[in-house]
Amino acid sequence: MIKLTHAEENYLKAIYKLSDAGKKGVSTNDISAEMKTKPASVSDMLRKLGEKEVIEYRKYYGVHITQEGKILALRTLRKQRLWEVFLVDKLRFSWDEVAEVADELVHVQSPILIQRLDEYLGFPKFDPHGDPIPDEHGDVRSRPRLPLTEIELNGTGQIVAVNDKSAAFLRYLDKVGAYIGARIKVLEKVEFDGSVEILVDNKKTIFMSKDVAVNILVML
Amino acid sequence: MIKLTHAEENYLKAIYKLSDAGKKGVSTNDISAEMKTKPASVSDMLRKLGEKEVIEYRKYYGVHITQEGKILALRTLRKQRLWEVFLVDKLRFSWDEVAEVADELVHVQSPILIQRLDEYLGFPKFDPHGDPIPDEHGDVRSRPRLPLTEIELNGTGQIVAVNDKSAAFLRYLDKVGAYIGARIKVLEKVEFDGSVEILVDNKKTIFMSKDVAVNILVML
DNA sequence: TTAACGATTTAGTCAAGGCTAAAAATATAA
DNA sequence: TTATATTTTTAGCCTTGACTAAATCGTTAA
Repeated sequence: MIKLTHAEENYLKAIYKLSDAGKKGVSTNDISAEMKTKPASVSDMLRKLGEKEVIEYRKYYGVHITQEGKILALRTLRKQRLWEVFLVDKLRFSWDEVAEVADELVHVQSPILIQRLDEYLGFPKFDPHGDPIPDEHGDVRSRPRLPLTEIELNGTGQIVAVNDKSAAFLRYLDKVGAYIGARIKVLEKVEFDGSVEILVDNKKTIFMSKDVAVNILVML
Repeated sequence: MIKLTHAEENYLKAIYKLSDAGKKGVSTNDISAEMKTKPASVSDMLRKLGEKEVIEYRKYYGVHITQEGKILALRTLRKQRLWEVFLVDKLRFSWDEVAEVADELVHVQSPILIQRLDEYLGFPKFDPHGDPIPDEHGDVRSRPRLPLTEIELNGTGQIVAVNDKSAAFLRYLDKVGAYIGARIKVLEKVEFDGSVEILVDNKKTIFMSKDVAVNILVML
């Protein structure tokens, strides 16, 4: 059984999140930025994770996560996202407040705790940011989703997730009235700067820059 | 503002719990036993806690907790006991399962989390073992209570807490049917070995050794 | 094809928190 | 009072996970 320290668990989660496309390895610098540590510290950690065989590490060429590593990363994400649901649904946290606290809660070691929490929350499938919660086997039921910028003019859909989970971004969305589950229609697309105007729930129009729109994910 | 590491927080909690009577200082060996670390490690930690002025440390003479330290220790106990209530009341943990998990949860740093948790749990005053939960100011509303061995023959009362929180002891109590809140009457006291026979809720009699009885606390 | 730049790794340091072994202080018994 | 036993502390070492500075690798531009 592979045991990870808290720091290793954090790094592995970051690597998993960064290995989206999956082709090229994840770079040391990217991990450094994501983890807010120095590249030198990352190199050291990659060596350790490589020894534990949760990643494949070729010096100077970035890393790939292994099957074993993926299972562990998904387990971590499951814990984290369940705690986020708990904080929002039960303790009335707003979705921009949950990240730090969930980052700490995720390290509590107790399989039974997570199982009971899942049950207590009613087996949620998505967290407050719309990200899917892996089940106990690591299976993820993901929804097809597109950045808002990709929706065609007059196209409709439903906001299902966000890319950027920073408190600043989420508070901005709260302020303008965009939220997970909102039904939207694209009223205008400005070719020049990529900004869009959308109608939310058939009653409110929001104008947003491209920078905002690419971070909003929509299901058709 | 005094900041404590996780280890320091654990030690301070242990010292607080051990400084019951308060007269003599708490010994290095006692702390070592409670924390399951070596005395040498304790000495080192006491030096650190002394520097942070949460304890008064005179080499070779044990330690006393300071006013500042007491506040921090009570804050820790508040967190720990609230989490224990959560685990038992909401996640259906049994009272012998909560200790380890709560020990980890207690280190999550978020005042708002604890405040919300308290509210969510309905501002409980006692944890699943009957220990009082300090309020946000560190005030403890304690109940007068006596070991079951001190109750006179034919005396009655109510079980309100336990001294021993080991899983083995708590499971034993579950098995024989003793629980927090049970109304009891002392039917017999054996002078020879200190064992007692009690009537629980006017329907079940339990015979228990002195070792068990001293760990059961009763309110008259 | 080589020079230079950026990315990455290595080497050495630090703090936290544990350990063992040995020294020192206190407590106890002769 | 002195010798022994117990408790506590010191000294030195280990691991984890961070850091800085310096060296090295890979890539790109001349």
